[in-house]
Amino acid sequence: MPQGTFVLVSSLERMSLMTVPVRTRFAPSPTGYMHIGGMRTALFAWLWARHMGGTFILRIDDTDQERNVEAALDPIFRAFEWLGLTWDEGPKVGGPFEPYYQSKRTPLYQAAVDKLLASGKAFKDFDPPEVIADDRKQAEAAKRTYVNVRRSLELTDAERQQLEANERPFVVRFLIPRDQKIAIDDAVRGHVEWDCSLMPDPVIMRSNGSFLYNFATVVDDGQMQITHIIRAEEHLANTPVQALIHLALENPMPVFAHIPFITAPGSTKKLSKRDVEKLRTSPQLKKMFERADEVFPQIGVGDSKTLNPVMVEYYERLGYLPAGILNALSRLGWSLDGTTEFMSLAEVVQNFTLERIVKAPAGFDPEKLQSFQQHWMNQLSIEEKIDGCLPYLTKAKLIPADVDHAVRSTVGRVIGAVADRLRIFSDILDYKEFFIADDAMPFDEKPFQQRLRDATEAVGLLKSIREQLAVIEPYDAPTLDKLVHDFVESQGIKIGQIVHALRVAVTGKSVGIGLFDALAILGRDSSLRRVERALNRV
RNA sequence: GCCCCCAUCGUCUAGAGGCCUAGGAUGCAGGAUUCUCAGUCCUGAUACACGGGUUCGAAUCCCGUUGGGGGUACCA
Repeated sequence: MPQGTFVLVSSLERMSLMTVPVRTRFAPSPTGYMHIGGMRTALFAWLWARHMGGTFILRIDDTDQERNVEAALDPIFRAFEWLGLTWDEGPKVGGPFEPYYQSKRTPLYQAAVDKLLASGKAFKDFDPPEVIADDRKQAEAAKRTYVNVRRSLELTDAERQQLEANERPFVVRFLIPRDQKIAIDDAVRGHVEWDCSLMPDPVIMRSNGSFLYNFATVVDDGQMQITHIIRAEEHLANTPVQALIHLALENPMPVFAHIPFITAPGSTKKLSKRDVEKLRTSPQLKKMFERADEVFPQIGVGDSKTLNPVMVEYYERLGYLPAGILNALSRLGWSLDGTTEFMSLAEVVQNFTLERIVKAPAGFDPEKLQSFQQHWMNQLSIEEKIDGCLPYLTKAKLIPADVDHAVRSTVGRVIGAVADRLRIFSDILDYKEFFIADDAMPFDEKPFQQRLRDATEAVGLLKSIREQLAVIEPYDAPTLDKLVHDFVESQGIKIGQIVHALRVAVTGKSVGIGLFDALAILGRDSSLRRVERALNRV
């Protein structure tokens, strides 16, 4: 370190001295949707608060929003509520530092600016934007790092008064102590240091009197007594300025923890909503978009254009489990150890530490998410699965809105037979054949052709087995199983010769649940009608 | 350009000098089970970016290179 300079602050020391309860926050903008990456950032902040028995705060960053903030906020609250990430202070619940909307906190920012101005740690800059732009251009031409020229600081008191009397527009700049260095001890990245001589004095108040994010956030974090600023890595570069402002405001220095962002699958770039159209064709996400286009229209929530995999609501609407999403998000950039994959939220809370956050960006992997989801879905009881699936069937009008005992029982039998083929609740829509009228059931053309038309013996076999299906008692899966096997033996055929044809005949598809379960669930009458219908169609 | 961050299988990660001929998961390939699909169970392939040090010994520490990313606003 050059002589005459010194490091201003080390938050690591403060961290060890810290005895105050942990307070973390998440400060979303009302964008109209909750970003999956933002959710992960929020989760980490939430986890740290919960792990430490502290407080988690939601603060709305609506400085540049005009109208309709409430509507744009709704999906955000919805996402937190769906995942069960409760906030202790913020919108809806209030708290000791109200209001929790930045747009309503301007008096606080004004007071802070006044304080800085009074102590000479900020100054009014009367240079018009064109002059500043010119300075920048010159620095660029000279291959010099640009720092603003402090002309307004050279003004005499009389000149300054003159300008103010003339109502000359000005911005307020925070005065960077250029002879110093600023360092932080980031809880995940370690010691990071910047040379203040390279830093321009940041504008903290615009000429129209509004405040900049970099300033407002510091004022808020200070006033709300945030102890740990857990946020995405892209804010690391903002940190020296913010730390300096904290110092100038005489706030206790919070601990910073910059977590890596989530990258798009197959990319090293941040997962962002702006690139959704590119993501649509990415091999990893293609299926997810297709699934949306398949399911959402059926349940009346648009398609993949209204809801896509960067939005939390996509997962909710498709019937993912909070446990699956939470588990996946927790493991993105954090691990408990080398082997533990499946963790409930409670287990993560118990074990979560900042220290084990990975420094490198993490790629979002839908397939890994799928495996977490599958695990948690398999933990559910049949009754829970029924409750999860029912809304999809009613919205798709496959069952009546008022679900009676009989319907619920049928759904239960289907789900039982579907077993672990059910990964997300909307998967139940892949088994429509059990909920539609016999004469409305569609046949997949390819298997119909292959198994019924092209297989020369299929029609004869189907006719024979139909006779037996008509009289077999009882009409349940084990009995049907035995029936078919006996049939196969007596006919001297392979089981595949009858099973495939029968499956296509009664379900219209080549794949699905076990054939005998399917027959039993459909019942004798439906089974016979469907076989009949298939035979007539050949 | 300048500042800052990052770098282990395709992906998520374990690894804080010898336990590493690098472990787990996911995905992939093959096999078994089976009426299809899914699942399950075996088996397999795949990684320490590169170059210099330091050390008896380096994925681990240091330096450099390369690559990737972020920032550089009267955006957030």
